[in-house]
Amino acid sequence: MQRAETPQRRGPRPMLSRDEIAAAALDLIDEGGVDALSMRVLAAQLGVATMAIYRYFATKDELLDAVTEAALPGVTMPRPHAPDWQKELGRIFTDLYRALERHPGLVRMRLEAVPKTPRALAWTEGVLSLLTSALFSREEAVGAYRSLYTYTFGFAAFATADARARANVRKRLSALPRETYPEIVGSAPELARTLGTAPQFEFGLRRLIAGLAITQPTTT
Amino acid sequence: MQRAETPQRRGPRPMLSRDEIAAAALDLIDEGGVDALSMRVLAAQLGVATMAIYRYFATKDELLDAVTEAALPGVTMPRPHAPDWQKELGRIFTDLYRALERHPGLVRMRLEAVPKTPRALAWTEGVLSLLTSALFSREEAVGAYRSLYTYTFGFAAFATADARARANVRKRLSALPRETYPEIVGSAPELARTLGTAPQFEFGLRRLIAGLAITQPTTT
DNA sequence: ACCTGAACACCGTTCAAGT
DNA sequence: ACCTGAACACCGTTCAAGT
Repeated sequence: MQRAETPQRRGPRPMLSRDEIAAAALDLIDEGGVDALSMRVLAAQLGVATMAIYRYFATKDELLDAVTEAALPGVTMPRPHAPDWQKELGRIFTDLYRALERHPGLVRMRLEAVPKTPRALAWTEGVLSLLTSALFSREEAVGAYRSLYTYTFGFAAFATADARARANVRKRLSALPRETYPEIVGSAPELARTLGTAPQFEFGLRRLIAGLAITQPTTT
Repeated sequence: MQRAETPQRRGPRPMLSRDEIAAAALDLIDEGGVDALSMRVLAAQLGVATMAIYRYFATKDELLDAVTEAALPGVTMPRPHAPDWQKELGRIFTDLYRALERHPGLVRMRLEAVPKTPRALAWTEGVLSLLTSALFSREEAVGAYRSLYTYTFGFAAFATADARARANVRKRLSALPRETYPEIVGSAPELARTLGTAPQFEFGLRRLIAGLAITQPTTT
């Protein structure tokens, strides 16, 4: 076997790489939200001219694809033959949610994007396999997948991770006239709390999975 | 009783109104998506200088609030004492989804916004009332509300109403290597179809409601 | 009171140029 | 091969001015 040649480059080595750029972009989004990422600001952050980035990414959209991948490194793969499929569904979607939760700005930016990286495809393949082998028809398996996916990304997009922002919501709701909105005013703490935390995500996830389990091969 | 004076204005009557501006903005969003609405383009559409709009809305964000209200005129109010609460939930959230479905660009733009108009608050009040009177604890009622709300807006944000766009998704998924992704390739038509239609929304909604119904006053 | 026009501080991206 | 700088066609919003 021949040893792969290390290419002997002449000129100076590149100042940038795709990974480095994507990581810096993710930092900007996490810190300042959707609007904090501009090609100009990103370039300045990297100490480089704006157009240098375009050597690595043809458009901002292509950059965001890379950022999305960088943001989800640790999501665990589904085990299609897990003994308890409901438990397995709970595990993998909770895991996905935990990863999304860390990057709310990105989730809002990329909501409509259908995943297309190999890892994302493998993940989808695994979930579908789990669902079809768990007594579902193909129709039902895909419907279940779409419901779970929608709920997870929807929750992540809505989530208000910042405790101070949640406190503001609570205050605003509590200040409403109690006679007109007794339920809202009475539930203001819960309404604010449910905007945020992973336990709240799991509340709905568990119930959705339970509902998927009971309405199975019914004929229409 | 004294007759209210009709104010005798001298100068020409205003060329614009809040409603007229909001309606034009909604048209732009519906036709061209999130990015199609700019203050400049909107003003041109109305045949007026850009800054004329700022006489009616202090910022673009304030304009979007008005647009959101204009977009949801026909959403039916919940009946808190409906005989069958599961059926009632299905009815009102399907109704909400149908309204959202018509304006996907707007949904994506305003995902994080917590409703604050009187009509939106009354709607929330009604749903909470329905849920608390239907055997739920306050905790559970609010958790159920949040789950349903998340699912509905999430689905609307993901929805690909355009049939041609769905056809593209199907084609892309079908073109994947069948050996590596048998489930995805085999389910490509269903995966594309579930991106779109109201029946698919109702598939998950029914199951979520069923799950909410069975996991009731469990301790813990 | 209502509308206009110029200006400021931003965008993403193209293009020609430098080394 | 990799980076730069100027330029183009856009943004939202401020400010001073017109009638």
